[in-house]
Amino acid sequence: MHNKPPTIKDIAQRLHLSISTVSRALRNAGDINPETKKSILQLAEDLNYQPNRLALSLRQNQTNTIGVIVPNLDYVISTMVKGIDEAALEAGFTVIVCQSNESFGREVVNTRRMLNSLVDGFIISISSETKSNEHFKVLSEREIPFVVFDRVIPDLLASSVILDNEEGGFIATEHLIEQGYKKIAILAGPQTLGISNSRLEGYKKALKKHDIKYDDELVIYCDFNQEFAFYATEELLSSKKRPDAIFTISDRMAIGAMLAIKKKGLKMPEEIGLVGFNNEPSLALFSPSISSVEQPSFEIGKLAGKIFIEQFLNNDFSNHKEVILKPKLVIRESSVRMTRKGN
Amino acid sequence: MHNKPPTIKDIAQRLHLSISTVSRALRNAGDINPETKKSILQLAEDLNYQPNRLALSLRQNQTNTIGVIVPNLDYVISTMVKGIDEAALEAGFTVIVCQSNESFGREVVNTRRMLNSLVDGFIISISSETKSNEHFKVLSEREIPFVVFDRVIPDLLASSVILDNEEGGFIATEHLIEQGYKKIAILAGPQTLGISNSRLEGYKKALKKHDIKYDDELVIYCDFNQEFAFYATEELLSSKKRPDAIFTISDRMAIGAMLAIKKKGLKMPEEIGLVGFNNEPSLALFSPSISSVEQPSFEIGKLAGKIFIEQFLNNDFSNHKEVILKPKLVIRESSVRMTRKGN
DNA sequence: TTGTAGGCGTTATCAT
DNA sequence: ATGATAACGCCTACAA
Repeated sequence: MHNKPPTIKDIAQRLHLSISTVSRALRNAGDINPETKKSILQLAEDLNYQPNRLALSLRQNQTNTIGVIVPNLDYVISTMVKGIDEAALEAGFTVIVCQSNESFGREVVNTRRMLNSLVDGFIISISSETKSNEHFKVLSEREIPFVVFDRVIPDLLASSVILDNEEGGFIATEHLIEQGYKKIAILAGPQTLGISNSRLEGYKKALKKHDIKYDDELVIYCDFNQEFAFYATEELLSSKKRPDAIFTISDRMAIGAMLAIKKKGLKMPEEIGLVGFNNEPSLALFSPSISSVEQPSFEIGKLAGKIFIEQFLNNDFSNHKEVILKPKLVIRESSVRMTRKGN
Repeated sequence: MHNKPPTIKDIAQRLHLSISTVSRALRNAGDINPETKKSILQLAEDLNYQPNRLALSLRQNQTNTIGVIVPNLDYVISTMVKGIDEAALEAGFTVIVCQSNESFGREVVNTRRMLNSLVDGFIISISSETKSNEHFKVLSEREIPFVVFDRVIPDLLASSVILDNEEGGFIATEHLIEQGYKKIAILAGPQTLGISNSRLEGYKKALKKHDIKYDDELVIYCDFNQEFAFYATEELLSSKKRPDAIFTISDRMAIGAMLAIKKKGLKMPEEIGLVGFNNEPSLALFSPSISSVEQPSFEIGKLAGKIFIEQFLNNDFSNHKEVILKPKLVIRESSVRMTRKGN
């Protein structure tokens, strides 16, 4: 059995004081004799006293804990979570992460469980499979505060922190156009997801700006994974409409595309250009190194955390903030042709 | 403000019963009139009553929550965590994951915070930077139960679930030897880590069995990352002792090695063989596909979870179980020479 | 079969 | 400046 951790009661008894005095001393609240205070603090220190968070939470009806719900923990999302973590730590909050990837059911179960007096609110990024909002609507009804980030939930009123995904699609595509690529394909992710569509919109916008006509045979919707991208690219490359550049809306997909390109024996960037999305660190190491759209993942998470905490402390979740951060293109070998104009 | 969730008190008042009766009905404990019980259950259902876990935990001095402490959440570890998750879910436990990667300080902070009445115990895999056991020794002193997995803590008495890392090193190396490779290098990870040393031991054992003399110039200790492996391999390949095969103790490192090999223009597997460790899914997609030692990550996690829960429920942490699971070699193109003997 | 009362560790209100 | 007491939501002797 555990050696029970010390409580204020223990301290009070040892010092022949009442628990309320001890409590006050520990939180330096109210008037208190400096002498007594000193002795209390000393003993607390010696006993390595830590307030019991359970009791605190029960008493204050507040856990100082944020439930974070994410679809998975890939590079981007785990970076965002680290941002949330930092914001939370600074404000004395704890973060509970719940990854519900495969199972929608588990998402529901976990949300409920956390809801059940374990967290003060949520910071949420929905999973790509999640179609129903029901389990989150409960939050609104019970007036549980939450903030959404990265992948936002349609119809759900809450503050949000997201990337300007359209801009991301735009700068990637325009860069390829400026490098002289004419037939630019896009691996566009699952059609159900907002971020997919926004990035695709940016792609279209760039084409339009540069008077390139949009061809939907160059648009491939596919799952967010390397394997799928590999096969999709193989198919693209053997089709009549073979593109001379590919923009993939994730780096995993870019790697899949690159493998297919290499297998086909095409030279990159000469014969085909490639730009990914997320700027995972390993991209710099590939040969050729891969260009990618970088998003401020950490900041997105940190901002989401800050907004949550701010609104929570002010108890004001009616003013929905909408923060949109800008992406940045990181240009590497995979998309820069050696031939410079006018050289 | 929240619509406060219903409590047994609410139910009791509505039904003109005492809270203890309601409590009993809800947990079907003790004798109780079927009629009353039915009405209670009905109302609880209607109100969507959920017991307040905080109050429960405070009362029972037990949170039904396991704190999981991991160095990071890479492919292997996050798979293990999923295993823990499953074991926990089956037994009605909740898992709190705390990733303390970069900062040793945060590991300490988080451990303390969780300890502080948020968890019943821990399941731990130490970080590679962690040298001191102090913050875990506290656990022993306070008799907080914990189980270690994957990367175990020296000197710390607890049940453990690990991979037979030596066996992993052995089968990878022996496979390369059987494929006719003569000068096999090993990228061996950080020297401080037990798993590194065990895999290296296996490597040595295989060499010895096949009468190949051990050459410590072929042993490179390095960080667990792709970049470092890339540079280490570049160096190996330009040295006089250029190896004809490389065994890396992680897949990230294998990918780094492969990039260096490709850059150097060496043919794989003809001129140089490669075997990784962990069997991440993407390995199958590379060209050539990469052989790797597979470990039953999910099972390791699930077993760790089961053992924790079993020992916790029996309140018996004095019998330390030590489970060692076997790895399996997955052979792909990177290590199989086309030239078959006697063909 | 049902109700009463005390307690888990803490804070807050009201006395003293 | 300090102490007694009620309350947060729940469980559990013990009493009725």
